[in-house]
Amino acid sequence: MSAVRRSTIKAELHAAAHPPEGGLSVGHLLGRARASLLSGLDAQLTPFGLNAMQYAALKYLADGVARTAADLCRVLYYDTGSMTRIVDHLEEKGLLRRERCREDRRVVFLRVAPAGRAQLPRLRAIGTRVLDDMLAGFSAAEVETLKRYLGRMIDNGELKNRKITPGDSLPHGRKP
Amino acid sequence: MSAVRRSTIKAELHAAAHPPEGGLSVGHLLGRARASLLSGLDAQLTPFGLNAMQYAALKYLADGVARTAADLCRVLYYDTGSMTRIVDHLEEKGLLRRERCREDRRVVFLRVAPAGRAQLPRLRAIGTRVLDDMLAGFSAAEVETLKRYLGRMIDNGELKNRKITPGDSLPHGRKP
DNA sequence: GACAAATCGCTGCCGAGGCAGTAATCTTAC
DNA sequence: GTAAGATTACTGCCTCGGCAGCGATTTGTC
Repeated sequence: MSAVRRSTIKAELHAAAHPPEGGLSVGHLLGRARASLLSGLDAQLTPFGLNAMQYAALKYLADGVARTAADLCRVLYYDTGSMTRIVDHLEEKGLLRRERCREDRRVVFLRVAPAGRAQLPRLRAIGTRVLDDMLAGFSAAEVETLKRYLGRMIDNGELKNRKITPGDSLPHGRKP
Repeated sequence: MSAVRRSTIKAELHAAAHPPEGGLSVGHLLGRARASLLSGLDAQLTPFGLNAMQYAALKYLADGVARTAADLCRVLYYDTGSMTRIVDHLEEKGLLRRERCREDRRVVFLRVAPAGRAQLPRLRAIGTRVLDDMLAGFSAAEVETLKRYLGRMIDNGELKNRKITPGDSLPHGRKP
C-alpha cells in the first residue's frame, strides 16, 4: 500500500498498527480466507455464468451426494429458499432439470442434464485449481490438521448454539 | 436429526453419505466455522442492538487501531460504502460521534462516545467468550498454528488474485 | 378413517455486503 | 498557478443469504 507518503497526519494514523487481538483475529482470518477462496472461485466461474454455490450444488448432484434440493441444503448447510433460486438458475442455464418424484409427490429430483455433465469436468478443474492455489505450500498433513481444527471449531459452535436457551422456550420448533 | 425413520425412499437418498472431496471441503469448513462464530456473536450482541461487524468497528476505534472510516475499512478489509452505514448505525445509537478533521477536511474522525465506552467492557466480554467457546479445547500452540495456516491461505489467495490478469489492463487503478 | 405433525418446495421480505459513481478536498507534477 | 491524480466519505443499485410463512403431500397416532 506504499506506506510512507503522506507527511503530516496520516503517519500518526498508521502508527498504532498492531491490533490488541481482543477476540476477532481468528474470526478475521476465517473471514478473509473464506472471502479470498470464494472470490477466486467466483472470478474463475463467471465465464460459465456460475458462482461458487451454484457450482457446489451441481457438483454434489453429479456426485450423487444429494438428489433433491432438501438434500443439498442439508449437505451444504444452506437455506432452502436460497437453494430454490440456485436450482432455478441451474435449470434456466440447462445444466439440470427438475423431475417430480412419483412415490413422494412433495419431492422433486434434480437430475444433471447432459449440458451440465459436459461442463462439469472444466468446472471441477477450476474448483480444484483454485483450492490448490490457496493451499499452495501446505503438506497433506497440514491440510488435514487445518480441517481437523476447523471441524473442532464447528463442533464447539454447534454445542454452544444448542445450549443457548437453558429453559428452552422452543422459539422455532423442536422435536418433543 | 433422527436418522432412520422413512421406510422407502429416503433410506437410499442418505446412502451415499461421504462426499468425494472434490475441492470444496476446506471451503465448506471455513464457511461453516465462520458462520458459526458470526451467528454466535450476533446472537449475543442483539440485546445490545449490534451485530458482529458493528462491534468490531467500535472496538477497533476504542483501541486506537483506527480513527476514521477509511482506517476501519483497511483494517477490517471492508467495503467503504458498507462502513458508512455501520458508522451511521453506531452514531444513531449514540455509541460514537463524527468529528470533521480540521487539517484535512475530507477526513471525519470517529470518536467513541461515553455511551460507547460504557458498553464496551460488556461487549468485549461477549466477544472473547464467544471466541473462547469456539476454541474450547485448543491449546495456545494450536490456535497459533490455525492462525498461521489461515494467514498462509490468505497470502496465497492474494498472490493469485493479483496475478490473475497477465496483461494487467488496470481495471480500477493501481500504482505505476 | 381422522387428525396432528412433519417434510418438501416455493415466495416475499429484510438486512448486509460489494460495486460504481459523485462531490469535496488534498497532494503532486508541470 | 494550474491541472491531473489520489483520497475521503457518501449514495444508489444489485445480488445474495437468512427468515417466516404458504400450500401440497406424506407419515404416524388415535
